[in-house]
Amino acid sequence: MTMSTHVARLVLMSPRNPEPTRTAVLAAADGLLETGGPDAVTLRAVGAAAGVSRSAPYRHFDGKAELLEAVALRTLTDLGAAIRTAGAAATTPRERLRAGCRGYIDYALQHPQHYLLVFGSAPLGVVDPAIDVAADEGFAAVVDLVDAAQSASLLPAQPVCELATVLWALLHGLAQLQLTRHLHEPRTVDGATRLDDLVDVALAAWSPIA
Amino acid sequence: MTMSTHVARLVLMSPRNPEPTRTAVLAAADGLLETGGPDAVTLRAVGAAAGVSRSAPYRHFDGKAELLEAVALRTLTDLGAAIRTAGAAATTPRERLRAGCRGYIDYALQHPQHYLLVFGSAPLGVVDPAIDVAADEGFAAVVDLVDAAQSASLLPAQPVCELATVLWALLHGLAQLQLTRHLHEPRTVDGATRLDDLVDVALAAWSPIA
DNA sequence: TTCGGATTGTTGACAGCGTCAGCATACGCC
DNA sequence: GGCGTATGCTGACGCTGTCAACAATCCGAA
Repeated sequence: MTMSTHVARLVLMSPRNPEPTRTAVLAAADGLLETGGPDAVTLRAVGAAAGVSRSAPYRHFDGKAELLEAVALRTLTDLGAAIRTAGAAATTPRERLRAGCRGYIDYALQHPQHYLLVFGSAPLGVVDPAIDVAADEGFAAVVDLVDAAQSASLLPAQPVCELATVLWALLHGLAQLQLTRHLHEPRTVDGATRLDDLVDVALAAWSPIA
Repeated sequence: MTMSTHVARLVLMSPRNPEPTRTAVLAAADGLLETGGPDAVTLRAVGAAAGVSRSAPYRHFDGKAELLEAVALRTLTDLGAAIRTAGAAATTPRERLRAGCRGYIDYALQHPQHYLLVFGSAPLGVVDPAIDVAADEGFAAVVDLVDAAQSASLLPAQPVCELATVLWALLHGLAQLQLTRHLHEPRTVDGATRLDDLVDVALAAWSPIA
């Protein structure tokens, strides 16, 4: 059985594809997280889903925490890309601001477990510098959004960095309160459509030319 | 040893104090959470800190999840009270709005682990209705804040419930991004003082009479 | 007063978890 | 051909949440 496994791995090992197990392990962790929540991400389950044993991930990651950090890094990169592509699709500055905000929230709602992995709890130890870089790039996307909106007089002329932080906090708050089920009926109505309305409420209230 | 334990328990058992172990267990979970983070909240550690055995909590809570739910309930109640007392201390409407917001953020920063327990991740199963009630009361405090501010023309005249949700999301976003260490140097400056400044930025931008 | 159920606490045990040590195999270079 | 390195596997350890079985206490009814 050991030999057959190795033969199978040999077949998968194409020359352009280095570290296929690392990729498989990461993909397995990704899938388990999204389908079963954080409790489903077990090294044993990850190994099984990736077709390897329970401790094979240790050859590619320094432990469970580092494996989850790699998942978080990819999530953060994807989130930044989601903001930019959503904003780029719009034509007018007003639509661009709205689309960027919706891109952020949509990504969070479509990847709830990944989003909560990144933003839900305090980091356990020292964070991978690459995560900081990815977070900086994501924040830069928000800064660009705010900058363009200020140029079009859609947001007040306050320091762009602070205003971007405020907007980020607002988007994060809306997304996370929704994901943790703290926004529901009598308090506010459920669903993504309603969340977009709340974004509009906030942006309209911020617009200097009310 | 068993008998001496029981004698000690008898001494502690004053007539007006029902369920002292339940209280001790809850307090132990509270302390362990705040000092050691979520990983330190072990039923064995909770039992030891409360002076009982590892499975004594099962007589008062249906399992670890329900114990943490009780901690979350108390946290949510305290948070609502913190908002109200902070707001009540202020004199002018403008100061009252600012004080309420700062009360929210200060409570979150002073009880980071408790705050993240409540708002950090999606609830595992069905939530205790008492938690919903406490969350409703906390939200009502924010609604009152917004209502009074609108009466003083400090916030635009949008539907109070939606505006309160937006403000809640903003406060939650600022607090949580700070707690999860996502706000730091080049992005924005660290510390509670800076966070209060960001609240002022947002409120000033929302103020119709800029 | 006595007795029996209900309440509350204890220990023993079990499966599942992350993690490491030790061993086996395959690859790539000399 | 031979060997170091990389990669994978199993066994084992301590820790966790949880439950079953047992003991002690309290309280209301006879």
